[in-house]
Amino acid sequence: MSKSESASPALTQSVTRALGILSCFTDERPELRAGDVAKIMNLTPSNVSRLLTTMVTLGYVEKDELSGLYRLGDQIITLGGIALNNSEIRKLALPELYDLEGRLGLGANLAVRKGSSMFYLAHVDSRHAPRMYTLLGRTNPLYCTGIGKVLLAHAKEPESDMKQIELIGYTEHTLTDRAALLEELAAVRRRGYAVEVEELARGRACIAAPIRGRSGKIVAGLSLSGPLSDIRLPEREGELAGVVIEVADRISVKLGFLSAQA
Amino acid sequence: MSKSESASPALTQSVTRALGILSCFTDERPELRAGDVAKIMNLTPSNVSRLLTTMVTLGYVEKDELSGLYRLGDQIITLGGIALNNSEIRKLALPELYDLEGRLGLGANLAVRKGSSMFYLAHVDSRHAPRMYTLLGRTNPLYCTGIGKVLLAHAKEPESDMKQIELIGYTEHTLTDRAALLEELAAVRRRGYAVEVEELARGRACIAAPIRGRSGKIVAGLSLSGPLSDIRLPEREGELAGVVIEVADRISVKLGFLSAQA
DNA sequence: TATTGAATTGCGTAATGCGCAAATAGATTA
DNA sequence: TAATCTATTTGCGCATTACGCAATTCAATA
Repeated sequence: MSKSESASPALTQSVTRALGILSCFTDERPELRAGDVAKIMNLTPSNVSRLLTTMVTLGYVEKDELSGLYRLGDQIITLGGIALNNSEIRKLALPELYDLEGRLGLGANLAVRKGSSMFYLAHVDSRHAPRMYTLLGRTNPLYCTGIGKVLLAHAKEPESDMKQIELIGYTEHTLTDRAALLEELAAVRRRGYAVEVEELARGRACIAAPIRGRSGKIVAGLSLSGPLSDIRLPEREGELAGVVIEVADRISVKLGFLSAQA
Repeated sequence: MSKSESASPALTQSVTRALGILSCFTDERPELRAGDVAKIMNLTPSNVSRLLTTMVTLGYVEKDELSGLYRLGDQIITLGGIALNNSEIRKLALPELYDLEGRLGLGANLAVRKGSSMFYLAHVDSRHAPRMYTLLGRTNPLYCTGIGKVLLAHAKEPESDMKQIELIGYTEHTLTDRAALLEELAAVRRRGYAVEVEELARGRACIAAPIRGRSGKIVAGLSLSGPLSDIRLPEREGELAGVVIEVADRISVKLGFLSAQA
């Protein structure tokens, strides 16, 4: 092979490729033709065909025989559940999320950072405004979500992190200006919580606070979210911020953080 | 290689092995040492080490550097979410599950068959008695859950299916006698719904009905579940059965089943 | 510090998975 | 209905890749 895979040493090639194929499936494009995969991955059709066949046999991928489209299989759902249930943070935070929803009737969410994004480890839907899809596992940008801003603000190097990230405008309220975002992150650090109003999706808002692990490092974020009409910012900002912080701190303690904060 | 992998032709060996390794992680044993994996999979330690390293690099597996234990990684959670959100049945059923929980205050669950088990595609927790773990993706036996009994009862060949399955007693109420189980399945077919009382877990019960796809084939099951004190069988059996069947039928219609049932 | 046990890396081999090209299946149009 | 075109899957031989062995490193325990 002339063009190297730009892979680190000692990685198993076919496994790298197969798992790469799995990662081609996204919320936006959850069903793919074999040819699409070959294009995306820069592999030969024959190779893709064999890898897909292997994964179908093992239940990691499904083939719709009618349309010929491939999608993620049952085994992925099962493993996702196992991974989720094994999460310590999730386990400790979940009761608190239920409690939050019960007290306020707002959606309660827990997310952690993953590279230049974040993804949800738990969420409890608001009774009034349940979403009709799972957030679980969903990756969202850092710069335009409440939890994301919290995680970014307290990162080791927020500025250099930010440089890696392209600031896409999802709505007219998305902060796409780096200077403005930096200022916002400073405000998040100062206040101890983040607010997000219609920066990712029209009509929705959230308010988020950091969760710390034993070492004091921020390991996750907690947020309350819902339609604007429920969150009602800025009137309720103080009230809601107080609650999220209180509960986030409680989770931090459960994780072993000795609350003697600075 | 002397001992064949007993694999069908044209499967990529290293991928088969890598995905096999992923499937070693279960709810019961969510964290494994490299050596354990080697034992379970009958592979050499060096091979396992390299496959695990590959999967760690790609985010499918995590290694706890402190304990040396491996567990499923973030990428699995993300893919699980994508797979879940892509499920047509889930999408159509979820609003109905919320509706059920709202009306009755009981947990509402949707599950499909997978081999000789079933797994959950959706669930809405009861406000009163939320579970503190996700059912999503969890595999449960067919013969001692409400939905499972529904799926088994209406399988093409329930009897031969049953022969494959070992009947383990989870509680003293689990049906471990094949004749008794067959009779129970006949009753499920006759009544059009299944009841399960403490057959899988002490103190819990559920009542389930089948969901049919366009072709009339049963593609999933719907259940109401909760602690015995909420379900209160047999007094509420008629009431709850009526509701599950009604809602299951509604979901069937959404799936394209033309309700002219036999 | 010595000793055990597990996990990882080096290395040569041959089995494995790859790409090419042919064949098949499926879709679209004449 | 037949014919053409596209997309996916199989056959095959070569070379790469990934395998197992063995040495090494690392960690835990005595």
